[in-house]
Amino acid sequence: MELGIGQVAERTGMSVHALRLYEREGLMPGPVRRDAGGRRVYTEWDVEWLHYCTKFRASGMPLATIRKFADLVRRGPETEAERLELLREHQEQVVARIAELNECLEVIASKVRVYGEHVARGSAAELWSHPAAT
Amino acid sequence: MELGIGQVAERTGMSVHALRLYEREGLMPGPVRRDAGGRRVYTEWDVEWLHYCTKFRASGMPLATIRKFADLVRRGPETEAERLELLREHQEQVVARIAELNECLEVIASKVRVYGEHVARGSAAELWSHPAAT
DNA sequence: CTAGGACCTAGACCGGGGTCTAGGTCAACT
DNA sequence: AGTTGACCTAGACCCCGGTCTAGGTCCTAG
Repeated sequence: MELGIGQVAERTGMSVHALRLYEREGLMPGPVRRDAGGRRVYTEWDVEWLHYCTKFRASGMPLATIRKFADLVRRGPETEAERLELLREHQEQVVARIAELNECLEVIASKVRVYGEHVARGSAAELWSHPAAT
Repeated sequence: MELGIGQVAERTGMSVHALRLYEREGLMPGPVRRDAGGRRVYTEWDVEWLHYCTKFRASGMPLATIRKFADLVRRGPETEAERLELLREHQEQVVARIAELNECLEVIASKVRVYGEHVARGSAAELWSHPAAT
């Protein structure tokens, strides 16, 4: 199954611009094939790769890291241990990020609780008013 | 307790540049007080505010939203319901973001698992090699 | 023949969130 | 008096990750 860039854009949710960018920036393991007219021809495999890329991006992996990963894939099977390494590292970062968000969430939730009670009770005390206003 | 900008930077983990930026951009509810020489004088209250700001930022709230919140605080106690609204919205977004990260994490974890087993077994099949390489 | 649509490249532009520089003021030590 | 160090403003700069434009090619349908 071969797809044009527009179809890939639809399937992956990326823009055609972004797809071209990814290729230019070396984020595809190997340059995308072209037809006689110079147009990109994507395979299922490419689409799968892009699918993973979007997950990587959505989880905060910078393009530079995706590029590294793509380089490893390009360099063949002997780099598999390194790829594993890279993925593990990212995995840890995501876990850490989730933990961070959960901490923030507690802080936010506590403010929400306080504001909630307060507003429900029809504002007796002013909470978090600027001191200059009092 | 009154603090200079440098001390606030230390206590909040922000840079002095960032602190000035936040003020310029209207992220403080009201301009920071100044001493005779025009230097910023922060109160405990300001520091607490900044503490919340860093949590908001760390959880992905854009500066524009912090500005909105600051505006509400500036406008006094009658905006408390709106503030609650804003916080609740952000809270939801954080929850959603965590969910998204968890989804990504599953995908990543599955790749890690596959690579892990694979590498452990000493690469029999090549997984995720670029088709052009075979 | 012409128009439309999908594609191409190179490169400009954008928004977010800072960070840093230049040039200056002020207060305190030595 | 001189130097240091913390601070001030205005504005330039930077990185990231795209997005958009200009100008061109190619194919297909009317």
